[in-house]
Amino acid sequence: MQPGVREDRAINTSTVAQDPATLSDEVYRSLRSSIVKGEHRPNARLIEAELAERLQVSRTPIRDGLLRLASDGLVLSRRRGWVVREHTPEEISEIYGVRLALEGYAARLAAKVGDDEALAHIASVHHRGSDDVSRDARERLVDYNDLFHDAIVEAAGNRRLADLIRQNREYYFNYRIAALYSDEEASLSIAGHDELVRTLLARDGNAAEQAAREHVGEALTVILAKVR
Amino acid sequence: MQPGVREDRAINTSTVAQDPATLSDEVYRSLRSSIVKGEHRPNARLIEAELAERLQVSRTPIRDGLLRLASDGLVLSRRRGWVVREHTPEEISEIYGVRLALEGYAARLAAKVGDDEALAHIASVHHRGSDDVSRDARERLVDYNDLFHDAIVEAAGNRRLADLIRQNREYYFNYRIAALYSDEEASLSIAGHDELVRTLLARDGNAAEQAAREHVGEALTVILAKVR
DNA sequence: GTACACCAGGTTGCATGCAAGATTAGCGCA
DNA sequence: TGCGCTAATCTTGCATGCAACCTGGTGTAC
Repeated sequence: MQPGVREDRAINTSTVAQDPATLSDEVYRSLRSSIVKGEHRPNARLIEAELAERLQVSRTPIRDGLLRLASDGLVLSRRRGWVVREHTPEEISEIYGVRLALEGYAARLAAKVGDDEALAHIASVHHRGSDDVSRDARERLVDYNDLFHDAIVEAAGNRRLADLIRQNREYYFNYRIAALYSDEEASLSIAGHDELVRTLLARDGNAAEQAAREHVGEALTVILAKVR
Repeated sequence: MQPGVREDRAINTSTVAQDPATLSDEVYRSLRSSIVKGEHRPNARLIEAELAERLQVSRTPIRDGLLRLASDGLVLSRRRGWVVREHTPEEISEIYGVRLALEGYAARLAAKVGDDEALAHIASVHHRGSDDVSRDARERLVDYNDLFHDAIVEAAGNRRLADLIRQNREYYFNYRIAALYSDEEASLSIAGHDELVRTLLARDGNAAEQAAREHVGEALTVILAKVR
């Protein structure tokens, strides 16, 4: 392939390209998605040349993407060779600790400063989503969960907080993990959302933070049980 | 310069190199330090070729370093050209919101699960540091502040939380900002640490989280007043 | 049979070349 | 004099080549 010549590539470019999306950008999203969906399993080696071949780009954008993934903590650059990061139960607990702090605070903010419209949107997402999920595939659960937490974070109105939460979300609730949820556990999780929505609509910041923290704590318990 | 041949470079390699530190790594630290210390001012353009010339490396490790800095949020890749990120008062408030959530939670954890030794270490850092600072240069304030908050985060025992807090610290309290502090404001900040240490030693998690949040809130007030 | 050294293959770190696109400056025209 | 258009320059995005280093395997000595 000639430098500078844009051609069709084996990368899914369906994601909304904000700027003139670079190849590095697309590789980053593509790899992240592969990892989160479990196509690259933890501890799997990632060979730059192999990925370059598969995605039909040179090693440069692959390297850029891997560097960003390493910043996110999704891959690891061992002495020589990229590896999909495996998380020990301790690390999972730590990740959930961070999530607890961030999402708890986001819930508090949403209750305090979210406008009525934003709060109504949260409730609406919750009701639509929780119906869907209870009778549908596990994959939907992730999408609903993302939408729900996005709505809260949106209402909180702190963009940086939103970025951090979103960046971290892939760790603690992705497709790979969702597949492990039983129906009862999914229902329990949704029940936690119920309580959270209630406190938000009541605009009780303390209670909302508390509810969010408990919700996260319960999720951690479920996941730790699966991991062992 | 020949590929693969290691020579002396214009990069400060005094930092403890953990692994066989790569050039990219060194460039990253060097650039970050320059930005945080104000040698590259906000909105300044960063030219890859120029940096490569100055640090006596090729553009590749420069690009790697810039990518990592972009992940951290310290630089920005506009359409064509890297720029040191400038933060609006709104963004500063947002950053402090995140800090509030993270450091508050770290304080709560430290009070709850920190072992006696770790808590004693916090108190010791505080007493030594706060003496030093009150009669010494502003630059020391940053170093003391870092040590103090590191000690708390250490006691909290969550490595990921620690990484996030450290990664974000450069935004909200770096050398550039510290230079703006008056003596009174520095003292006020230290007074906030006093209260925090008290609650930690009392092992009162709620109070510690509360104290940390108030401390962060006060810092935000000071800084917003400076920025305007 | 075990341990050590050496050799070959694989994979990355870094340097560099090229072209596209952005930026800037200069020029002509209103 | 001000504004828009065009050409030249600047800067990056990407591809690619090379050498070092890591890894794994084989052979030899004890």
